[in-house]
Amino acid sequence: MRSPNELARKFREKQLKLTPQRQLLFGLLHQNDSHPSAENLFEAASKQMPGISLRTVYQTLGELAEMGELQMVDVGTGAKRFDPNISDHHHFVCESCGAIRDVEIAAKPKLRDGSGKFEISQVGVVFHGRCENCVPSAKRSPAQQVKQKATKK
Amino acid sequence: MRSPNELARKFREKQLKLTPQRQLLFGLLHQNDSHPSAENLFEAASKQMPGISLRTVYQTLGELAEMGELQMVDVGTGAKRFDPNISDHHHFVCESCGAIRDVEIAAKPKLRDGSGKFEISQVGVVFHGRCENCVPSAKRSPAQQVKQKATKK
DNA sequence: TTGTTAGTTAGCAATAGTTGCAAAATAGAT
DNA sequence: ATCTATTTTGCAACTATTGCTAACTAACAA
Repeated sequence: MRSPNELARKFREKQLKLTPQRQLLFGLLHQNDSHPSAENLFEAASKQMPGISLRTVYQTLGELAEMGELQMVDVGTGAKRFDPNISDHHHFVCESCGAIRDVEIAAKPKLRDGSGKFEISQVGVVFHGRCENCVPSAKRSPAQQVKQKATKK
Repeated sequence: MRSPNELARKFREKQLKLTPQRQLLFGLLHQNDSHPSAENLFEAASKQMPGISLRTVYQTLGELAEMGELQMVDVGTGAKRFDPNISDHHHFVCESCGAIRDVEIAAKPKLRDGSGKFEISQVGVVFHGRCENCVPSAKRSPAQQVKQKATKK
């Protein structure tokens, strides 16, 4: 899933052109387990490809999500986050520094609502709390804040 | 929790004035188990109090949430939803009609992340799927769409 | 009843995040 | 080298929400 050939094949399969923008974004995302937002990826991409458009970042992320190459996750902190880990997992959000960590749920609880009438296709679990860098007793100082506008809650 | 006196007391306690707007919104919310958005409540409120401001609705909902009188839930469908049910429960979102139902989690799984390093203060579980009115085999037609702008996904 | 005033409302501008649209650019096929 | 269906860009528009502030009013006092 990481070789350039693989990538090219996947794109061709979906009749998507192998543009430099797509290659860059795909690569950046896969080197990144911090659950970046579109804006985060735009900044990273801009360093390697000055002039790339934020619009393209959104567009491409949307396409990759549709292709099943990444998960779009909304943890309720404003911007959507993009996760190259497409396995069945959930998320932990640090209330202090904003860090997001993948959480594997070992024993998946049997899902059924009381009435048995719902048809559940997707379960999203989001944990909020303090991460290892931010628990009061932590040795280290709070992790670098996930980049976000100062005005954001 | 429903008597006017109760309400008045609670407001006074927090040194909040018992304004007609607050009374109306509090009442509307408690008659409503559909998990309305601020906009939904604004529309409902406007019928009984033409001229009420959307700004006031947001303001009041924020205050009630801070008071612990309601839960503010973000199920990832755009606008925040407001739930007068403040018990420990989760949510099911119908992908078809947008309905939101409370889901009680009977046996609460023990929460611990693998490392034991996180400090989890809040867990939000959101189920997405089709509700009883929307499962293909349903007798009834899809429930009335939760009011939302047609342009919204 | 009438003041007084701290708390509240309403209106509007501003913000964040995201999408729609149309024109300019280009990957990939011939 | 040419052609054209896709892409990329830039920008306007949009949704949800908040900041600011002037006008208003509930609640308490006189």
